[in-house]
Amino acid sequence: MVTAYDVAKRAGVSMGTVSRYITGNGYVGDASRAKIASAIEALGYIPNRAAASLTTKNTGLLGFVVSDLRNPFTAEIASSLSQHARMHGYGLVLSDSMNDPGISLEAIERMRAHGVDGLIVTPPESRSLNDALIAAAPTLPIVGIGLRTTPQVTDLVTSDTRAGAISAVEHLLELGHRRISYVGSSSMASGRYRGYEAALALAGLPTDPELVVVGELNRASGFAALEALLALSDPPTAIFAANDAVALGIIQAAHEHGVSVPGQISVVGYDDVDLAAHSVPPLTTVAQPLAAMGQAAVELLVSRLQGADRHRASEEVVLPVRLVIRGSTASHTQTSPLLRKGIR
Amino acid sequence: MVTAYDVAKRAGVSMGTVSRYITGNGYVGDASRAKIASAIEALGYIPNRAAASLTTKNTGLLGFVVSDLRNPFTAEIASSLSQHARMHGYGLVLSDSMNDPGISLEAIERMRAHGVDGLIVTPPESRSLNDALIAAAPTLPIVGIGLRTTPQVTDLVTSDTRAGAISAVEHLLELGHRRISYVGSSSMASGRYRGYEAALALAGLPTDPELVVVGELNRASGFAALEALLALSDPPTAIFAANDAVALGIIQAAHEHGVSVPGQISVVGYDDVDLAAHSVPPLTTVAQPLAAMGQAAVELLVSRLQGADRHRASEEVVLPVRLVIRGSTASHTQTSPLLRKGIR
DNA sequence: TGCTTAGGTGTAACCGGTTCCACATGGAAC
DNA sequence: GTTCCATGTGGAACCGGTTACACCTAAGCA
Repeated sequence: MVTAYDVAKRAGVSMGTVSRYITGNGYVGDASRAKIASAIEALGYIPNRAAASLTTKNTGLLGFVVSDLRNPFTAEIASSLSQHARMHGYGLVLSDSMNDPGISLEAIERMRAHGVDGLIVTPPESRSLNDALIAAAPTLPIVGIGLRTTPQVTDLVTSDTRAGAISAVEHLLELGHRRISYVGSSSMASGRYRGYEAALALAGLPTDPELVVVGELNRASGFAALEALLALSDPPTAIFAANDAVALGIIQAAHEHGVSVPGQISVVGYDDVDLAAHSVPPLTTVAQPLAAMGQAAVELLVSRLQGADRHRASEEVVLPVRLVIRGSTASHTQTSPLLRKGIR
Repeated sequence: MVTAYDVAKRAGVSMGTVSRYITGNGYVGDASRAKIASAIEALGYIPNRAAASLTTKNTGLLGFVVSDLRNPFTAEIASSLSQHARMHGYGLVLSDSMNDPGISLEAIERMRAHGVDGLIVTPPESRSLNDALIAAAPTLPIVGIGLRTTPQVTDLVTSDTRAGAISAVEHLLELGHRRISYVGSSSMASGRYRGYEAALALAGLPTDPELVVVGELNRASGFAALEALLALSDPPTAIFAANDAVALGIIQAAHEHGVSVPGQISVVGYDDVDLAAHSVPPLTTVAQPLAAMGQAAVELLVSRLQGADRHRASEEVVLPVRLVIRGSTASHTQTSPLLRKGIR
């Protein structure tokens, strides 16, 4: 292994000078500079950051504990993190916890042992993990990505869910729809539901409880929701689904019941999963700025690491989302009347 | 920061004893053991691996330089690597090169600076990257995942492409198909094409050059290929596509030309991308054992790191693939005759 | 001319561990 | 009763860097 000592010997200078050359701290004369540069080149010297970290207290590593890397969302965030960490001179240590809090805890401990300078987490909800983050926070800057499930002590990067829901519903309103259904989870406090309500309120419309269908956020539940809505005496002409899985289930149910999308009913999803662009018809949906969220997380972390104000109050960055208009929504004026169908 | 010295002082033993306790090398008496354990517990001590690595020469980190993390394949491999690295006590340093050889080079250098014990790469093809891998190989164990584009000096984990192609074509043969087309890239040396040829030969069938369509490996090219095949005087009753994108393009073209899949023509893809399970009809395809490949890569690397025979010759692990039978293939006896259609 | 100061360099302590060596103890084997 | 060996421990050198400090030179300035 080539060490700084080897470089110093070959360049005919002291280790101190070599170190000053590498770190950029302190003066190095032009003559020494040239000799050191050629010695490094000739020897193929690569500085040992682990050794440097003993003195400097930072390793140039950021940790990323991720809930599930097989989720394309997470993968895109990870890709963005890798890219921006690199641009700021950091390496990225990654651990996929597969939604297991125990693994998350182990990963955090391992990362602390490896001396990561900061931590980024997409949190699985777990009491013990929360406690671990709170315990680590005083000595280790932490940024959460995603929903507000990380403890207050950490910085947070999210996207503006409520505004996304509003833009989805406003899109339907602009197309002339007035009876717009919400299909989502039971958590009425979610930004998606609040945005739905807000958009209707802004348009001076009431929220008809009949049009709000709650269930799990998966395909089967979307399928069932459409059947329930079709059974109403006055069915909706458009549906805002809380995520794409639900929306795709709705579209599938529509197919099977001979209901045309968007001919007879418009559907908007949320998330813009890969499948959304390839469904029939392609799904209009709300896309989260995943790459931007990764970038924001790295920049938040790096600013805390390099700024003088490491102990400033925790921050929250909320990024705007984007409505992606595809083929599952159409103007209400062109919508054929939806025949009342005797389902079940 | 809590150090081993603090632990030693609190436990009333020497640093050496604490170190022996941590590493498990050498004798530690029961009394000392108990005192050290409670001191560690009380202080919340986490050993500093960077410091340890100065002496031991290994950091407990594996590096993973990946071509494109947004590709779900890569993400699944990365997830598997993270999991198995953890199980073997290693952390994973990840860098997404986004198919840029320059970034790969930078990533490798950074990883060497961080002292990774071994490297796993999914190689983008590049001369300079190859040279860098060859240069690093003598001091750093390297495992490649994927095609044979890594230099000979590295270990390699691949899947059995030829066998996969054979099983795909044999599946079609068993369904009674005799005119089976191959739609793929111009590289006739690929395992997929070789498998196609081999399966036909095993069945005593010739390869009809008319049925071999070459083009790029994307959707548009699959679409065009089907149109070309339909224009033949004696069209195939089944198609083996070199990847899923091509197969999905073929299915799309079939839809648009009123040809039923699998009613009139059967289609098999390769790769089992996420979309494959959700196309209409769901695609029969060949799945690579991505998780197993990640596991094999870690185990190959770890065995080289921990085994005495670090300098044994480079190895190649070839894992079996799996035919996933879905709805795009059907028995030839039930296939309706394909009407000759005047396309274009 | 003498004093200050910026530029430039070597020396050595130090970072947080690991491991080699020396040394102790006590029971087993002869 | 020696000798031997397994067990157990402390001390100190060492890993590869960084940086505080001392010291030197030469230029700038009154």
